Amino acid sequence: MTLKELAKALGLSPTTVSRALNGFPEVSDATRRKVQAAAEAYGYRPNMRARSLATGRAMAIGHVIPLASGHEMVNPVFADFIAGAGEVYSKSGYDMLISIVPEAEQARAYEEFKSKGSVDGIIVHAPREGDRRISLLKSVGIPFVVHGRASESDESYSWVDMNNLRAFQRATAFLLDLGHRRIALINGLENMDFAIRRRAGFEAAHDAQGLRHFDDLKVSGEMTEQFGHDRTRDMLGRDDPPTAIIASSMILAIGIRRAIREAGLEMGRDVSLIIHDDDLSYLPNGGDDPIFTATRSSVREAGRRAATMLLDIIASGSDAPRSELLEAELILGQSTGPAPAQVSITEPT
Amino acid sequence: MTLKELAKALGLSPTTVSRALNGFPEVSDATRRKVQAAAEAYGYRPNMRARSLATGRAMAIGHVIPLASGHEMVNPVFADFIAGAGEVYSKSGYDMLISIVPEAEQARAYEEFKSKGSVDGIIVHAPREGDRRISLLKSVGIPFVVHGRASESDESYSWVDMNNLRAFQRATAFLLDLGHRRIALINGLENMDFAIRRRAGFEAAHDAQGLRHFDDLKVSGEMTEQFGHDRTRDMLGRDDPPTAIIASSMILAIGIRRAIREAGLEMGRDVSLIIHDDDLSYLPNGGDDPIFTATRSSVREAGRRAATMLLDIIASGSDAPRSELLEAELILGQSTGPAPAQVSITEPT
DNA sequence: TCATTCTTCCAAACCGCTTTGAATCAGAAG
DNA sequence: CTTCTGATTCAAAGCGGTTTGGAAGAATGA
Repeated sequence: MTLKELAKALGLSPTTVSRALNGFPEVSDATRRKVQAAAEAYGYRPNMRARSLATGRAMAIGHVIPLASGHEMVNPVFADFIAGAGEVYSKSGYDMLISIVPEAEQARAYEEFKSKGSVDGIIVHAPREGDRRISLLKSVGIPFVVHGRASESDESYSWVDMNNLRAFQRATAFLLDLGHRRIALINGLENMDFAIRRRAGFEAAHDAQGLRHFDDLKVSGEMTEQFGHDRTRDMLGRDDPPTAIIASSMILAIGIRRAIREAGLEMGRDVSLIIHDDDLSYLPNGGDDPIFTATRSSVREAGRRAATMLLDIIASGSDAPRSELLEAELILGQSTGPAPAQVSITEPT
Repeated sequence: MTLKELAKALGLSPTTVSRALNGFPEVSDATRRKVQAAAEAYGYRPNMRARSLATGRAMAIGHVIPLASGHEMVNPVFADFIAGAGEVYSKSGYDMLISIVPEAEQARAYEEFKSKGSVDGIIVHAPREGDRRISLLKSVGIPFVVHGRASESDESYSWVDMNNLRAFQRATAFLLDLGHRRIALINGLENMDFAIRRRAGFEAAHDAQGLRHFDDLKVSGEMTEQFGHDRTRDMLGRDDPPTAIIASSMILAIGIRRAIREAGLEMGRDVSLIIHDDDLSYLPNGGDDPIFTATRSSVREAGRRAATMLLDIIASGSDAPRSELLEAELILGQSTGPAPAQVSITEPT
């Protein structure tokens, strides 16, 4: 059923029917009701492609999720982020277009989005340090919001980010306050912006108290269970092991916990652990009483915020950059405790 | 840059330019080359909305991801499935449209996809027992492929599925052969089709050897780490605990392993564990030498297959149902071993 | 040489909707 | 009884492509 057919069935012109359905004022209430009733009865729904060809608006948002070259890892937080964004889109009648694009083809992907006219705006995922995509998108001239930030030039584009630096600073300070002096950081890949900021927070907390942080206790890599396990095992096996660990994700934490157990130690007593919890729906941190002490910030909420911001930007037409910085909560769980009493192995009295 | 502008710049008609670019034969090689060069130079790309309005093909596939009511869980395997499907789409110039739709609004979502004309086909995720979506989609008359199956009437629609029954049958038989007689099944929600088939396989393996299976060792629920842990803890705490466990996912397995350790037992010696491994990119099963013995089937590959099948169906125009059943490999890991010698507690000799 | 057949290109219609500019009609004002 | 105004409605021109039905020119055959 097309508009034209509906119009004919009603004995009206397409113009009037279109206006009646789209809420324009120059239609009498009587005919509007008649048209709406008929549309309902016939199950008429406007063809989006025709409509957006006519209006110039695609009514769709593109998400380009990068597939890192080499390791073909799909970041598991996308699922929840997208769920959050999707909620917002469907409320506003927008569609969500996703393309998973290898690192090398990103530039082409954005230009295609623009020139093919298939989206009104773009969400940029997983920015790196000095990400070239941002200047690319600005030159392409399509509205976009970055989930996260590229490390420099924060002022000139729109973003939604979690305050990674502050979260890790607080977590680190909390451990320092508990007396820990050798704290390990198990981080994501440090070409990712979020990982850089987290490390900076980790270091800043030490600096603020005039305490040392140790390069050999800072590791970064793909955030898998295995990686968390292996690095923890290595570090706990040393002469001078850490008494606490800060980790960038829940999945890492699971491997870390395993390594702690395998070393015959108890988490929260022998080794403290704070993680960042993205509040993923399929990896809950134990519900009411959290297993891990964590800095928590819902990535699904971030998705909602980013989507809302992008739709606002598109609706307003203004390209004044906006930004939103979400603060993480520090959630107390069972994985942290005071630093164990210092046992000097080498010089017993 | 539009087709018309390009045509004018070349001194040709839009017709000829369109034909030159789309490979129609009624254009001389000389002009075709000229047109292609100019298109390249101007960076011309056809507007997809206009094109698909004219051709009637949307060049997009819709994925409707159900959001179960109540528990707002986003199934983590979607990320990998979609990555696989996305590969295929982008190779064929298709876009991927995703909408995350609450259970209750599924019907409306499909009808909208159809009537709005925004997709040429649909992938159906996470079918339930007797899923109504299938008959709905058939009546709507839009090509679709189901990832999985609805439990009955297998013949009349297209699907790609993993052989859940066979995989769990083999895994169970393997444990029975190792001498295990009390085997637990920690399954996904048993209103999901895949969970039903897995349970059937579990039971069939017992039946085939004339052995009993125990209802109190079969549990099902949301597949979280916590659920795996809690149910395992409960079962190991009983008078007559299982000596082996079969679990439906990697995430469950992580919780199960934790509970085994907490019970002071060793996985692979005191308690054997076989899991199903979807081969998720962010949850690898230990690489070269697998941690868990597992039935493995890549969900990303399933995504590729489903997408390929759907594009084929669309291209062929035939609505003859097709299907593809993927077999899981049985991967030997460190989590299984012979059943521990039967220690009779009550009647020592 | 002239009719015939390809080749190659083009004008115009169309896809389904929105939107501009104008037409129609009823009631108010003069 | 005109004229004007405001409220409704409509015809037609896009939006940017594809596709049908010729038309012009070149090549072929008699």
